[in-house]
Amino acid sequence: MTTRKKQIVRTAAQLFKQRGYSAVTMRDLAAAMDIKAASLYNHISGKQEILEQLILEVARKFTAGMDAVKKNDGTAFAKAEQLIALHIKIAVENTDALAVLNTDWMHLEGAAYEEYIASRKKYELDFKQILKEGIASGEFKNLSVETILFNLLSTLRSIYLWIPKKSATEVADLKKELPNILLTGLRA
Amino acid sequence: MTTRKKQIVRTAAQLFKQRGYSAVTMRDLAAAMDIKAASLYNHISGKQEILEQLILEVARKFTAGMDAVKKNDGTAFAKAEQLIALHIKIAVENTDALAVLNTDWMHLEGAAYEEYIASRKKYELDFKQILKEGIASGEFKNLSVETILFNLLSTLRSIYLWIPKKSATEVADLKKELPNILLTGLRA
DNA sequence: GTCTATATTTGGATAGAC
DNA sequence: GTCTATCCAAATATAGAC
Repeated sequence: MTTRKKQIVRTAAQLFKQRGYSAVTMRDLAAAMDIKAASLYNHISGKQEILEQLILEVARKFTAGMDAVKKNDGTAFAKAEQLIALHIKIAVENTDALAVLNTDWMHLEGAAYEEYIASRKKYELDFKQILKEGIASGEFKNLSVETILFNLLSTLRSIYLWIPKKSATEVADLKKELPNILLTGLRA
Repeated sequence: MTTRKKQIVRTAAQLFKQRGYSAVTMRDLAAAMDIKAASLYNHISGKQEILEQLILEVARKFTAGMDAVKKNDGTAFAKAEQLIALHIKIAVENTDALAVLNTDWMHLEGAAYEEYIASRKKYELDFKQILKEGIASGEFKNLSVETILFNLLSTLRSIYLWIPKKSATEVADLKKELPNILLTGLRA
């Protein structure tokens, strides 16, 4: 990816985050970069390509992160802690793209849509497997895996909303406190 | 509001929930109701009015619910439980409209936008006040109020995503388990 | 209350000059 | 790599007949 294309994708992420994919026009995007809309097409094939770049790159980071956690031979509890850290790390480093993934994934088309749906499904299955291991080993309370996952992912998926409003110290606080807040009630 | 107008708003809520306000056209909405787009304008002034109806009605339910909870003279813990119940109740009874509030509030214009922003700000302030009371009374651990509220609202704001996939029994489980899951780690 | 017809604007995208 | 000019499709909304 050329540096100019990266600039376009990064600028688009900011706009998509604020107003959503459908409400941002190619003219808006061009204006934000101080060029004309037609010039964008020298670097990208269209609006849809920008969405794919943004969402699939982040989705693949989640997949890679989950694979790394699974390879660990630590306890289920340690794996859960690592997944919380993974979500915070991605939210800090890719705030805008993560916002787009969370709110505009349904506007992906064709193969990109299929890839996103499959990767999300696999991620949730892997996460549930870790929770089941923790219940089987007696680390976690025997609660409904569905309900636990709902609660964990609800918070983890919202981190990107919280990050940009906060200072570096507050983000450091979150890194320290969030595992306790999310996992304490879960511990057997 | 006439019954026909209610039908339009309810149908719009379903479509807006699936694809977002900006991606749904008046033609889409008309087609979903088996009429022509022009016919919609006999009942509503435009697309924006539909969005206002949907979002402000739900926002006012949250405001009314919070006011009722504040008038109670129970413990802070009991108030927190009541707010969790309020979120579940609204999510069950207004799933689609709540989805629209959560994802498309930024497309409100003028006075409707101002009303929404003000009501959300007041709601969060009231919620924080209750958490502070609970810390002061020794009911809650002395954690950062911001972080606690982030965690609680992250989960509460996601309930609408979970509800439509679940059976009545699973929703009943959620009503029973969620206060424990969210408040156990918080208790002093 | 719904229709057809249409005005008007806007959006994604391309052609070709510089 | 960016521009001007432009095409074409789609979108909101109105007018007026039935």
